[in-house]
Amino acid sequence: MFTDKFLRDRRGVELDVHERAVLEKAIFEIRTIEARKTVVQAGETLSVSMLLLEGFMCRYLDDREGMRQLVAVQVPGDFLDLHAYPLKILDHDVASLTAATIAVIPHKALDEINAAMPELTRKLWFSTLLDAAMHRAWLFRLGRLDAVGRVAHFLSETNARLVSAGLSDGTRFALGITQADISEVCGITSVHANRVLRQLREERLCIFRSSLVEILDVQGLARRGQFNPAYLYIESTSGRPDIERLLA
Amino acid sequence: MFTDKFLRDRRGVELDVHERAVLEKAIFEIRTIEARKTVVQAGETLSVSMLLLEGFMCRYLDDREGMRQLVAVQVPGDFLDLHAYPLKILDHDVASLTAATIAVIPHKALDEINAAMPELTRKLWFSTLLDAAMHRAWLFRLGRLDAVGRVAHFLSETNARLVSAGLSDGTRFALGITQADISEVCGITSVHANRVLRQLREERLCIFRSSLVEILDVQGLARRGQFNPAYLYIESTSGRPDIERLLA
DNA sequence: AAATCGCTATGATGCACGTTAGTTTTGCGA
DNA sequence: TCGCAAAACTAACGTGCATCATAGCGATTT
Repeated sequence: MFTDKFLRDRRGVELDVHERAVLEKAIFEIRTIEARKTVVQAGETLSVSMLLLEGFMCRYLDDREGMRQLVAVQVPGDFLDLHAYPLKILDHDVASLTAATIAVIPHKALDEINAAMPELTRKLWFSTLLDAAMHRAWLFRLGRLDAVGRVAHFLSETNARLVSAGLSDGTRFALGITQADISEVCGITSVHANRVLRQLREERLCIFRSSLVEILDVQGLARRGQFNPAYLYIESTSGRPDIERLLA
Repeated sequence: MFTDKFLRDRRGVELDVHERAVLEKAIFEIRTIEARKTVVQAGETLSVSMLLLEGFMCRYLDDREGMRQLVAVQVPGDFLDLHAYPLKILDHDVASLTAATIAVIPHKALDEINAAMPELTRKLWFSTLLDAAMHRAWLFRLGRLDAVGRVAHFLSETNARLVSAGLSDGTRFALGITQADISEVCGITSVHANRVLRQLREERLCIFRSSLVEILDVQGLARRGQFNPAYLYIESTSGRPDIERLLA
C-alpha cells in the first residue's frame, strides 16, 4: 500500500479502509527522482500532485542572489504539493534532497473525491493545514531562536516526524542531507552550521553525520530548541510505544 | 454584505452571488473586540471560525520567556482561523492588534457547505492555503533578509493586501500598530525596529507613523525587501486600476 | 596513483543587531 | 488643560553570526 504512512497517527483524521482504497486508486503512476533535482518550479500550472513514498524532498524560495531558503522538508508519507490542487500554481519550487520515489495523483481524480467524499476531502484539507502549522513552527524557529536553538528545533522536529513514519527509533535515523541543507533550513551560513553541529556534539545533545543522526539526549535537545510537538498533531491511537515516548 | 472582501480579486476563486449568499447565511453573529485582546488560545477546542470585518488582528507563538513571534497579520476580509475547521485545535493564539469587528461562523454551517457545495469548499480550502503561502513568504523574510529588508518586505506586503481590500490607495494606509508589533513580525527588537524605520525614512522609501504608513517609493521599498506579490494570488479581474498598478 | 569533486572543518576579522538604560514625545482620559 | 501611561526615540557597549580564506578528507573517475 503506497498510502500507508499518509496521515498515520494524526489526531482524528486517519483514513479508513475505504478512503485509503480510493486514494490508492487515484494514483496514476509511480516515479523515481534522482537526488538534487527540481521537480516543480514556481509559476508552472500543475494538473497533478505528488505523494512522497521514499527519500527526502524539500520546498524552497530563493532570493535575488540565488540563495535558497527552505520552507519545508518532506518525509515519506507526506504530500509534496497537495496544495497545488486548489492553488494550481505554486509560489515556490519543489526539489529532491536525496534520491526519491513518488506517487503521482492527477487533479482530476481529486475532483472526483472532492465531489463525492466530503469527509475524505476534509482530511486532505487537514493535511495541507499540517504543512501550514509546520510553517508556523519554522517561523518561530527563525524569529525567536539562536543558531543552536534552530538546529536543535529542526532535528527534534525531524525525529518526531520520522518516528511517526516508522523511520526513526526515537533517537537514531538516517537523513541523507548535508550541513549546507541544514543551513538553508535554519537561515544561517554553512560555516556556522558546522560550528553549531560541533557544539551540539560537544554538549552531548546530538551527533549529526549526514548519513546518520544520533540524538544523545532527546529531552535536552528539545529543550534547547524549545520544541513542543503539539503542532504535529500526532497521537498514538494504535498504542505505539515509540510514539508514546515521543509525546511524554 | 459582510463577506464582500473575502477572496476578492483572488485568481480564479472569487465567490459567485450564490456562494456569497450561502456564506452570509452561515454567519451566526457579529462581535466587536477591544484592542489587544486574545480571542483564541492554543489548545482550546473550537466549534466556530471567525471572519475579520474591521480592524487588524494577528496570530502568534510565544517562547519560554513570553516573547511573541507573530506568524500572521490579518486584515479585513481575511478569515482569522478557518483552519480551525479541519484542525479543531490550534497550535497558536489569535489576538486583536486594534479594536476589531468579526463575523462568527459555526463549524456546523461549514459542515453543510462541505457536504453540499464542493466548489465553495475548494475555495475555502484555497483561502487557508493563501495563509500558508504568506507563511512561506514570511519564512523567506526571516531567513534571508536583513532587518531593513524584513520591514520593507512586511510593509510592501501589507500595502498590497490593503490595496486589494480597498484600504490603501497604493501608497498610504492606516495601520494602527506599534513599532513593537513590527519587531514581533520581523524577529528583531523594538529598539532595532526604531532604527530601521528611521533608515527607511532617511532613504525616502517609507514613513511609518503608527497611525499612518506612507510609502514614498513603492518600487524602491519592494526592491529593498525583495518583495514579489505573486504569492498573494491577486489578479485584477474587475479591472481596478489600483490593483493593475500594484502588479506592474 | 593521480586528479577531481563535494563535503567537512577551522581560524581571523568585522559588522549587524541585541542589550541596557535611559529621555522625549504623543495621545488620551479625567 | 492637566496628568499619566504608552509609545517613540537615542546612546553606549557587547556579541553572535557572516565573511573570507584555507585545508583536510573520502569517494569516484581515469
